[in-house]
Amino acid sequence: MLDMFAKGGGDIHSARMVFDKMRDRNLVTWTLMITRFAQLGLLSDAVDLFCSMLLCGHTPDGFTLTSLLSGSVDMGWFSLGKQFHSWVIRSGLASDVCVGCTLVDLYAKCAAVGSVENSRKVFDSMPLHNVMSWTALISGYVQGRKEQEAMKLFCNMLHGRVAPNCFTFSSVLKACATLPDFSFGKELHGQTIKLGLSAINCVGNSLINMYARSGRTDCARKAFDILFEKNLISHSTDIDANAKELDSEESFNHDTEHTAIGASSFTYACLLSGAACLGTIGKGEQIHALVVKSGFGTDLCINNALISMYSKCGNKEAALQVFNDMGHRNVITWTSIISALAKHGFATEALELFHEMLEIGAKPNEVTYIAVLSACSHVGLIDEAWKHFNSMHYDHGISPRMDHYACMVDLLGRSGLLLEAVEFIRSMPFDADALVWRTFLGSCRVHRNTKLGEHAAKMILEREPHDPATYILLSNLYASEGRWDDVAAIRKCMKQKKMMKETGYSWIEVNNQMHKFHVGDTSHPQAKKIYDELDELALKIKNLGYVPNTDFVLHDVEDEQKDHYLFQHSEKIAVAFALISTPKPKPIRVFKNLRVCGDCHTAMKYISIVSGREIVVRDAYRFHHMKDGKCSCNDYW
DNA sequence: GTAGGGTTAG
Repeated sequence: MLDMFAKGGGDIHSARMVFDKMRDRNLVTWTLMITRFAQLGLLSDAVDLFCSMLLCGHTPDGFTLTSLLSGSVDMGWFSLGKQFHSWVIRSGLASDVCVGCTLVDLYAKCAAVGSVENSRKVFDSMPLHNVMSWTALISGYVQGRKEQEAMKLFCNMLHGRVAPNCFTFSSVLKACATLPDFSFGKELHGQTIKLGLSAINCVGNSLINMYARSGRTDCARKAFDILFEKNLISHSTDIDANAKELDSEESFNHDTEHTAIGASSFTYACLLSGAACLGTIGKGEQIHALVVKSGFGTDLCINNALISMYSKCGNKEAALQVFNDMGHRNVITWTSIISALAKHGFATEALELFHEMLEIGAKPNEVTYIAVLSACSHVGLIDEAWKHFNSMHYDHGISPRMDHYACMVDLLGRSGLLLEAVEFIRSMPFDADALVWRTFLGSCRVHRNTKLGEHAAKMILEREPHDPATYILLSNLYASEGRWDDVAAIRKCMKQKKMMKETGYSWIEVNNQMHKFHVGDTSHPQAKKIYDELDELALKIKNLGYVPNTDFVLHDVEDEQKDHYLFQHSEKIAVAFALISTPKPKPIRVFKNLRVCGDCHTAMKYISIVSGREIVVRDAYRFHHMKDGKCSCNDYW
């Protein structure tokens, strides 16, 4: 009866009333009540009950502790989870398999209390491993961005003859999405099809995510269609049967609410984030239409994903539209829109929204502050940034993390206060990591301070000896000073160490098709026409006063030839291609995987005049809206 | 009566 109340519709209060009236309560009664409270996220009540239970002289068992631990994990109350861990050790429950698994999960999920290593310790101390403990540990490594390690564990798991289930595949596929070698992901996809798991929501979503993020939108779409079809059959027996055959302990939770009408909201969120990554606004809009048609138009997660999709695809207005139409918002919503505005160069608006957010009583989190600080950094609002940096701790109890310090270093460095930035790094309460120094090195490049740049590079290489980005930044710094011997030395060193640098490329969507260009690319069917257009553009903008800035050519060649190299940059090629293949009032949206080059930035401003077109460039750092010879970044970037 | 996954924020 107690469980009926507790489970049926989650009427925990009726359950509590029954519980309070009971004369005889045994261990199961207490545990049942604690479990239900913990599952509903009412953790304080669960803990209260736990205390009362102890006072009544009952000794909790593995079930009780598993429920409390899992509740702590779900709520993110890791310090509480840690206290229960001590309790587990003291009461000799550490050998309980369920408790062990949950502990592995606890430490896998909390970066603050420890790291994956703590999860590993618990894992190693267990005499036997099952799907659960393996999966929990693997997911910890995936979350900690140690994908290689996760894949190794997965192999060990198979060696140990433990069969993976849909949760395992879900985690491992996520790891595959980031691996350079794609064959592993394909292989796993095959496995999930064989096992009949590919159409189960969590696996299907990971597959979609993996394909979408690596640019294989066709495969993503196929995986999506299969998922969609299968889910329409809702609770089809064959899925369950296959799943049960694989692991008889399993029963899969289909979310009934959503399966009846199609894919779950997460599926759409996956697809949207894939579209956002690629910057394909055409696909993004299609998914948006699908979302509305499937009745997910008011889903919070999806709307958040929509904001970020539109923003990342260069359409700030559409992002704002979604934001304004939302009836219900959470921190992620606010953070998304703030960072969207910041990236598009509308820092004042971003900060206004932040104040609005505080006024209505929404609580910012650490990511919100990253968005706020980066908004300040994008326009050089130093005092404002200091104000927020100090207030995040005092007013909201959020202590600045490494990322926040990196934001401040970026802000100081970018605005030319290099010495202040170094001083700030020295004053940090913990040792600056490679990210912080890399940020600083970037500033040294902008302000051409070779001495400080060399120091920064040294610091980075002490921490991450094989970071190609550092070598590239340093070599660019030398190149801009004409120190070609040093450039050559670095290149040689990189070659010896077999370090790969990500090559720069730009892409653009025309008539729902993606076109990708590398430096000096002549592989496009219309290459001849594109280069003719480039020549013409070069003449026109030089007449308007454009002077090529050869600092950005990183080869040791004569000046005249340098001009020539500049006009082969992938972003210029993409713009020229857009000009000859799209009609006039349409804005041109170019995407680049690295930072846009300074000379291209200048040239594009002139091109926006001679062509009368708006050019939007998304690079690895931010957006540039160029119109009538001006850029939304005000040349501060 | 216990446990694991997918998404959105930098």
